[in-house]
Amino acid sequence: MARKTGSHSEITGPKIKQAALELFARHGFAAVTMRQIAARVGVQAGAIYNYTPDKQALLFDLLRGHMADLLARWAAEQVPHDPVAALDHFVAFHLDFHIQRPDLVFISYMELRNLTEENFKEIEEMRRRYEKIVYDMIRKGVLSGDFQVPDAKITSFALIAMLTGGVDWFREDGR
Amino acid sequence: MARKTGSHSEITGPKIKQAALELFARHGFAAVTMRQIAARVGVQAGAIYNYTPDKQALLFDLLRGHMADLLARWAAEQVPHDPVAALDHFVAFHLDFHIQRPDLVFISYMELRNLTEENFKEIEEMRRRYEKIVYDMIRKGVLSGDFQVPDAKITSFALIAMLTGGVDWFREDGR
DNA sequence: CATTGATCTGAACGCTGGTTCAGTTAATAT
DNA sequence: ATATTAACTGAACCAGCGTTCAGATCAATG
Repeated sequence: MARKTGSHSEITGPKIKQAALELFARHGFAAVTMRQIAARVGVQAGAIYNYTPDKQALLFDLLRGHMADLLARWAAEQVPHDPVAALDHFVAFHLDFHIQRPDLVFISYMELRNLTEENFKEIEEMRRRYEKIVYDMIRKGVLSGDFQVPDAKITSFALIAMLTGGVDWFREDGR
Repeated sequence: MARKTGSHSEITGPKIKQAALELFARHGFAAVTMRQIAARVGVQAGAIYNYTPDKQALLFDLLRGHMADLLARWAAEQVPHDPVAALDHFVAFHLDFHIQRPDLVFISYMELRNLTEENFKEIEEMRRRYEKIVYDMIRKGVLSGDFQVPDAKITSFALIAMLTGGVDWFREDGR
């Protein structure tokens, strides 16, 4: 063994992910070249392949990491037992989480179609897990009589769509 | 002259536009190949260049046509004089127009960044014209005392964003 | 029937993309 | 000092891209 494990590796690796994220968000996955990513990191294109098997994995890791982070952070939350307070808590959590990661939210919406079929399935499965959280919360509230909605499943989709969509037209001015 | 002007031309031309629209919407501009478009029309790639100078123009024409159609149709509308009724009329018009063209709305939002700089400017100029319509309507309502909003410009942006965003999570089910 | 010209084919062109890899560099260990 | 090896370079490979164009096709004309 020579060179302390990860003297550069632990710098270049994250830098590549960050560069890919920014470029994918700005120009779109298909329009970004490996050489552009490399140039932004200050390295040659070949060096990227020390950190990722291919371009597809670069995108997939970003999206999967984003979803995994989302699920893990919610799992770590202290959720109130009261259905109304619980949903309130969720809304605050969801907005806070998404507003802090505009680029990841953006490519998670825009670049889904550039995923391999099996990679897409995996991301979708994670999104379904997240939607199920909301669905369970709403259903619990319906059973307890706190909520009155015609269809808990559709209501949960609509809620997430509204919240996530809202992040878009939220800037540092009027609203 | 031989062959009645536009025996195939007036068939193939629109077919190419339609194929490009569908493929751009599904896979994204950068990920779509001229050969894919040609195959969908049932023609070789070279034939496309009888109808468009290049791939960029294919995208640009779709977006410009969409905006031109939007502006022209609004210009042809009979708008009430009362500010409240006028805004009502606009909302109905806007929703109706956009719901009938999901693919065009989609690529008009997603593929703006794949336009040439000068092409982008032209589309943006048209969008500004559309936003000005709303702005003028709101300002008129403010002057007449029918509306009370802090900033007519921001309010108009927010209105359009809400309406257009709403088209996304509107499907043939619950809402 | 021969001509014309709009329409399309099929093959090619240059170029750029993702990816690979032999070889260089340099930080550590012995 | 020397050996070791993680990290990177630089050049190449090849498939596929957008685009071009000489020639084939064929419906209408004269």
